[in-house]
Amino acid sequence: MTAPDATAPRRSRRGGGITLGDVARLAGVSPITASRALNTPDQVAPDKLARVREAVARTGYVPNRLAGGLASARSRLVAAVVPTIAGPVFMEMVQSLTSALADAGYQLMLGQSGYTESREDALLEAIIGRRPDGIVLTGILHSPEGRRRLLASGIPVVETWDLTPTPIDMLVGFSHAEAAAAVARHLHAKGRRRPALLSADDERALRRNRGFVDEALRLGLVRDAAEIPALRVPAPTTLGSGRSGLARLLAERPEVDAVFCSSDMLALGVLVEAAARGIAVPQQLAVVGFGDLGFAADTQPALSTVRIDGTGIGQRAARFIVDRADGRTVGEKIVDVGFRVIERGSS
Amino acid sequence: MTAPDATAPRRSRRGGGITLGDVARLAGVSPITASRALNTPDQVAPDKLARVREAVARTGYVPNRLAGGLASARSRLVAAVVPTIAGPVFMEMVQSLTSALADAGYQLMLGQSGYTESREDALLEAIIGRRPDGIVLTGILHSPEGRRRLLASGIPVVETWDLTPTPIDMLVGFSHAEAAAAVARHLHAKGRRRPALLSADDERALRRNRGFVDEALRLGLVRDAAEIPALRVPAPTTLGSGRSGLARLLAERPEVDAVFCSSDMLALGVLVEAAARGIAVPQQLAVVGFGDLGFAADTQPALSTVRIDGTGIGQRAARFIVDRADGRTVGEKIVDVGFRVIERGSS
DNA sequence: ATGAAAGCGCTAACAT
DNA sequence: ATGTTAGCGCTTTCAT
Repeated sequence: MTAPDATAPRRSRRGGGITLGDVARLAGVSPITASRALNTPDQVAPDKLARVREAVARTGYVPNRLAGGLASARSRLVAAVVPTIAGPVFMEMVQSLTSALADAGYQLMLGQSGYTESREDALLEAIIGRRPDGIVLTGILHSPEGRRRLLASGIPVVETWDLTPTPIDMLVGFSHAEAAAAVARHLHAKGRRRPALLSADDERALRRNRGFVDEALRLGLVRDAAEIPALRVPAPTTLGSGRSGLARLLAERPEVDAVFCSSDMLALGVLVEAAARGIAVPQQLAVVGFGDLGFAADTQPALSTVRIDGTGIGQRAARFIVDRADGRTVGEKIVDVGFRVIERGSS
Repeated sequence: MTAPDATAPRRSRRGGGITLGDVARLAGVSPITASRALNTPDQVAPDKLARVREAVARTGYVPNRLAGGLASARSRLVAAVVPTIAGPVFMEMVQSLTSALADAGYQLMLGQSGYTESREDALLEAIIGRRPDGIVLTGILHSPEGRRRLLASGIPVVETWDLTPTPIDMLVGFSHAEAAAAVARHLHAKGRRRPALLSADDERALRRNRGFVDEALRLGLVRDAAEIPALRVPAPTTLGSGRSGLARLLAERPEVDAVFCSSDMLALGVLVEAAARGIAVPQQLAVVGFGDLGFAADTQPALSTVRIDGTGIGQRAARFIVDRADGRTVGEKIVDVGFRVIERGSS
């Protein structure tokens, strides 16, 4: 029988898992050599490399990235904050972020900021505590306290889906005002003279509304902003609120001949309601959505909309963060990915 | 001038951030007391507690959870794996998981398994390396190698969206076959005698198809499984594939009087195509979807569908993991959340 | 190319 | 209620 080592003062806290040390012992090398075999294989002699790899395979060893992150101050974790996961709008970006980061060996942590500032602050603290190598924000950070903490944390930040001259750090977005103005010009060119706005009550949608109205004024479409009826529905937008929205809009202003919706879902609702009422689209009513979701091209009639390159935004954001983590200096910190007005049957 | 401490052998590697030690020094207590003040405040005397809290506020200290996780073997990280973020189907579950976990002080890591096994294995390794306190899987894990690694890791696993007698660990799901059988009974009760299936080619959708056909045979609706036309479209399903799917279905079998779709998006496409062709729904054609997405209640006509409680699944899964992490024993490890056939205008 | 030593920032275990 | 000590598993720094 083996006596317990008298020099061992107390029971070990070890989790029971296989560690780098176990692998090293099995391979007959020092832990640091095993570490190098995994991280920088070309700094290790071929025979030792092979032995380490075999030991890894035999034990099923999976490196503990918590420990690695602590030691190297690189967590290989990136946090993304979205207002809500429920909306399909940001999904394309989240999807491409996830893939692009996974390809570079990073993992995505997802957080929902919701709508209250207190939740936003709590979320930010939870995120910063994990020491991610980067944070991707969708839209503007509301709380000034949050902004300050982020800045103080020193973690690279990419804001997205918007353009501002004063980003916290890096920025990948587009101008909502310009996108809406382009839609206004499009509808004007199609001969529409009585446009209406149907939008969610979120900040960016309202900014688009203003952009639309400003351009309408400039075009001489209307003399006064008040001439453009604008109905706001609560976010997130649904097909149902699109239907009831059109109904309410027409009840007040039956002369409306075009509707610019703040989302494709809303626009789909308008399409459905128009069909139910026997209103011909686009003859009697032009409809334009926003987002170019998967279904937009296949509605009846096909939905005109504004395409935002969510995939591109995700890829640029990932690149920004990976570059920064690798110590490369990022040249231009602001990227305008633009937008495209897609003309289809509905206008 | 202060001479550098001769006993200091080398420059520190410290990241420059504020640490618990700094806070403790400022508060005039030992590090462990500061730790307790933050984690178990009622084990600390009120005056010291106040001093620690003030030091935290003054410095803007945010605990390093990487270090905490390493020391305590609890990362407070939970990983969720979805086939793809793009589909709206799992979003409800992911959303509720995120919230429920955030409330319990956990953070969600999101991974996309995609469709290839190699990606699945790589993802699993990335996840296990982070030593999460739990892993939530949507659907079945394909790779047997992956299953083995998960088991070996000892991390609590919750499989979801499905029922199997042999889960890896815990399970929150429902029977796809039974759900489809219920739809078959519903259509039969409505007098439909020529049903068709329009489905994605994913594993669970095909299981529903089989459940539907089996029940149809049992009901005497058909004599032979081949009598039920079944069209498969590639996942993810879209409105467009719903439209073209109905077109192809009718081209081959004009006598079809009901379509059971594997997703609401597909069903919406069927609705749109039917409207475009002047086919009356539900008079000439009954349509049933799956998922009860946000828009289902508001289509024209309102879409009959199968409601799955994604929020409930997320909450149960979160509970399972948090309970396990807190050392509570989980009683019944398999939860059947069931489903509900929602009858609306389209059938 | 390889290794020894010393942490990274925190908490569990053992005192008092 | 508070402190001391010794790690958690890895990587950095420095030396060979």
